[in-house]
Amino acid sequence: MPERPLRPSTRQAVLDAAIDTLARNPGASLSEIASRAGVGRASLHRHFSSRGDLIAAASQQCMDEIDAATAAALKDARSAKERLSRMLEAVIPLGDRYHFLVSEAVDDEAVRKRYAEELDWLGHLVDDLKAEGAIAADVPRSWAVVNIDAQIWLAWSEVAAGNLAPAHAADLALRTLLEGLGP
Amino acid sequence: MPERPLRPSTRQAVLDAAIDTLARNPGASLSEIASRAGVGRASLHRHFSSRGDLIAAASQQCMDEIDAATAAALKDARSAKERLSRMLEAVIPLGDRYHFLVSEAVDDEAVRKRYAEELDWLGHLVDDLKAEGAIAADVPRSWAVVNIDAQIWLAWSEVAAGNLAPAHAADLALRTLLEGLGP
DNA sequence: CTCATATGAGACAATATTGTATCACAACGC
DNA sequence: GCGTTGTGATACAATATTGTCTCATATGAG
Repeated sequence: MPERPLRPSTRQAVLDAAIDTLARNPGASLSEIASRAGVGRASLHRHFSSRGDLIAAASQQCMDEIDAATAAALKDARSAKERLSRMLEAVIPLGDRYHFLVSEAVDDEAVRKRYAEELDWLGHLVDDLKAEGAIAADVPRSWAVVNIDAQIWLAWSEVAAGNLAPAHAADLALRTLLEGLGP
Repeated sequence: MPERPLRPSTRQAVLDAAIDTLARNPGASLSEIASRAGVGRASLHRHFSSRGDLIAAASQQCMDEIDAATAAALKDARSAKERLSRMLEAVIPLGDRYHFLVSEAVDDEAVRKRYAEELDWLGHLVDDLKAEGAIAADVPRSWAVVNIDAQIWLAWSEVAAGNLAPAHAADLALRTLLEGLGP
């Protein structure tokens, strides 16, 4: 039996608190995370044996959320351009949680592998966009990938800063990408 | 007399090591920094009384470098578009040092103020670009500012990763900005 | 009600980091 | 040569974090 949670709500509260806290301050202590979760530090250790365990689990949860949001948004997309558009709208609201992955140097093998798969998926989207003519042929694949990644983060952070409305930010990100990388 | 360095070379070695090390790992210990500088930890403390001191000094040095590079590049720029282009070429090679400022939460007042001035300068550049018609009027100022910031970092990181040649990266960043934010 | 389970609070040792102090040594100017 | 100055090595106390443990308590199932 692969580690059943003792009381699901506590575990979940700790995970959420970890993601929120570590996104703001990657060096946050476990006490701080437990506090924010409204949980004793001992309870945190009952669910996650070590700091690394917690970070790995939080990373997995982030990617679960991203996958779920993306999959739902991609169901009725007909073109690669439409997939990009829907993906941006779905993922930008998760920007804060997503960013957590970037700031934490993950040493967990499973997490690293899965993260590579996410980037790979983005790479294939770029390939499709180029085949469709939405992205110019002379734009390097890696440049397009990191730009999509960056625009997601920028859009979220502008929303979080109160500078833009969520829908406006998604529009701007899409426009910047399509015009900036387009033919 | 405002704090004359004991032996300039050691102080400089520590500063450089601090910038390099903290850019990679914001939580790096002073031992690690001293080691990388080829200096004893005691000597580090002779030049910088506390961790905060070192970080503040390193931040100031980063901004000195950026200012120097930018000023030199801007001398013979006639249009705002040309200023953007020259600024990108000048600053992208400093990307790693620049990024250090973002990752470290600076609590030093002077550093914070100076950083705000840098952002302000970027804001004025954006205003000029819009007046020139290089950036569309309906693109929010803050969106343009954070995008310029982001493209600098992206370009450097792609160069550092070995994916792009420096000149190519600067071209791509400029193109992405002008096309992506243009009318 | 009774009992098992999850929890919070706190004590605890182990460890890492930070800042200070001391000592011996090398480099340098005089 | 001689003394000053900067340095490395080391020891040191203070502090923070981590992971483990115990005990009293609350919650929920039966």
